[in-house]
Amino acid sequence: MATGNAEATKARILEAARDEFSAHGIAGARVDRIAKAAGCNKNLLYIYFQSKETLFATVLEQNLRRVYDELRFTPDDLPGYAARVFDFAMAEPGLMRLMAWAGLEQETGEVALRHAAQSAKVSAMEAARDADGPAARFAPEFLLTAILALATAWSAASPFGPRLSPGLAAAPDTLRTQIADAVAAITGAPRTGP
Amino acid sequence: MATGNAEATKARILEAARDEFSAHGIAGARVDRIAKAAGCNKNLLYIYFQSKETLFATVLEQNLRRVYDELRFTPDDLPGYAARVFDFAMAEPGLMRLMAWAGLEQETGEVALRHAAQSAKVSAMEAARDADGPAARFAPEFLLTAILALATAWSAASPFGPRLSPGLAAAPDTLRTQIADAVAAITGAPRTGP
DNA sequence: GTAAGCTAACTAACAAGTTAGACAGCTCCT
DNA sequence: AGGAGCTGTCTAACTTGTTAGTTAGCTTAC
Repeated sequence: MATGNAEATKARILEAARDEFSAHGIAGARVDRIAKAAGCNKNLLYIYFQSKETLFATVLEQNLRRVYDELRFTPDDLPGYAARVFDFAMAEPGLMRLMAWAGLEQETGEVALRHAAQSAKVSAMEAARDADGPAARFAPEFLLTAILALATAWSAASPFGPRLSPGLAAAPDTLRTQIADAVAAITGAPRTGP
Repeated sequence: MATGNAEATKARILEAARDEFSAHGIAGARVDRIAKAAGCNKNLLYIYFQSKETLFATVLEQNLRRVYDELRFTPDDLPGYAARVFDFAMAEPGLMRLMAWAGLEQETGEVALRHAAQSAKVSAMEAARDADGPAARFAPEFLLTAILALATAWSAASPFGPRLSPGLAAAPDTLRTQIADAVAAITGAPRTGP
């Protein structure tokens, strides 16, 4: 492993760290386990990333960025957006857990990034609503949180979904359309899917 | 403190443990801190409760039981139930965090207790639906999780609510009626409140 | 020969769990 | 009455294993 390829090693560390933090959180994660899983020496973690905390922050930011990149927001098709969030949450249970840990363990984290994304979505919803006729029943801010809560209620990080009714989580197709339907019922939008 | 009052000491430990676990989770909690906050010796924790894990389990069960005791389920008034869950979640941020930690850190925890409560609610909803006319659009299991997700989306443990839009969390009355309205929209039930 | 990439071995602090025993109040024997 | 002995409650100090972070130096490519 003396083949000096720092970038590849960094990537391996980040991947291993992602798994470890996702499974155990910051306090429960073990730096030695990350190094072993990455197949490198522990000291490299401290050379490339300064500390356990910094490593977690890096992992979190990298993965949050993926969320914002991969999840297109469509203010004029909120049920479809909910369905996409649902698919993402089901496909990436590790990332969901990571975000949950971050919310519980970090007092202040990622505030800037997330607030920007939130504001952009709210503005887009306001614009879509204004173009669309009468004011909807709910404020955009409320709707956004409600949609996210619904779409992620069956993800690995939720206390309600998979743990209470594992039967439903086994039928993601049904679940996806039901979530979209529920969002349509709240927003008053017509269902767009087939 | 030589006043031999074991019950009071146990209660103090449980209270301190609740705060500590709620703030830091299992892995992040420190037994010494709990003992200090409870104003007693660390060894008493191990005499009264066998280990850190057992102490957490005890705290969790005690508090979960409170949830089931204090939150009446009304299958024929689901918006009202959602509003009550919301109030509870806002009044007990520590308990919400505790449940979130438990979900993330414990592979298997409280399964029996929670499954029983879940089944009872589902049955009650089926009975209410059968008495009420045509089959609703959503299965009771789905509705239950959806309601809980909505009602707790602004609680301290949620990654979406308070962290993204602190403005809304500051107006709990508005939030409560909006949540109840959203649940009414999903369930097709009439709003019961004024 | 030198520098980037890496490792083995180490350290200092910390944290869960344990031990040995102090101290107060009680009972029971005489 | 009064002390021996027991029991329940509690404490200070210790042990033992673990953990984040460091140091000193090896190896390979150019």
